[in-house]
Amino acid sequence: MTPKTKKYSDDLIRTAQISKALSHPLRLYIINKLSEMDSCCYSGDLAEELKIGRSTLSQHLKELKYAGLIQGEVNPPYIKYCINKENWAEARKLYKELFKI
Amino acid sequence: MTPKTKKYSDDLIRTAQISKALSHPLRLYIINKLSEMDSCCYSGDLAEELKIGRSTLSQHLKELKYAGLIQGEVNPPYIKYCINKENWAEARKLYKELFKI
DNA sequence: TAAGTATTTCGCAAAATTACGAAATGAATT
DNA sequence: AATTCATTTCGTAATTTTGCGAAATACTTA
Repeated sequence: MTPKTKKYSDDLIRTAQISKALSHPLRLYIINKLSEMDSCCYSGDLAEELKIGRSTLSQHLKELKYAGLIQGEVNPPYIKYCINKENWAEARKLYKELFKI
Repeated sequence: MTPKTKKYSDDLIRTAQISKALSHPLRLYIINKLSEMDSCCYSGDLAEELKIGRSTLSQHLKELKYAGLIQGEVNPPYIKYCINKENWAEARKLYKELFKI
């Protein structure tokens, strides 16, 4: 199989992926909260605070995890969610380049 | 009709909207190009450069327009596309806040 | 080992996104 | 008035996203 020429650069693809993760108000709310607190929070607290179904919340958390922006720390029976600092820094860098900051 | 309490702040909603516009590699590519050139470019040139259908490109341009990130200047039979500087500055500000830059 | 708790996965339905070719549009030229 | 050109809109199909309740999971406690 010949190496398919890539249409877009890795940075472009990664920035698009992160942007998708940030493209829903709920997910932004979560990210905002986690990065402001510089701490962690529980899934259930967020669900109650936002009057949103637990399974719905879980799905959004999963997407943020998939994009690498957050990580969960098991603390039974809870799970504490935190910003993934390394990837958050990567995201910051990508947007700085995009916006020429 | 009672004023519905808003779940998310205006900034959050706007940031989500902009993120959605930036969540596709092609749209990022266009934005990147336009903001780097600090100039304009034609739809057809992009379509050829990227080997993508004209109607597909048009649809993506429409989304960027809808989010307010670009604007088209009619110059028959061409349309020149440019960054909307005012809204681009707004976007930069929103991401600066999000990333605490 | 059974019950209780927080969270996730599953199954589903509605809506949105993505991509394309064909047809329509709008403006200049013949 | 007909033609030409770049672009958009339309119609369609495949895929993804979103949201929810019910069921499953995993771990602690009684």
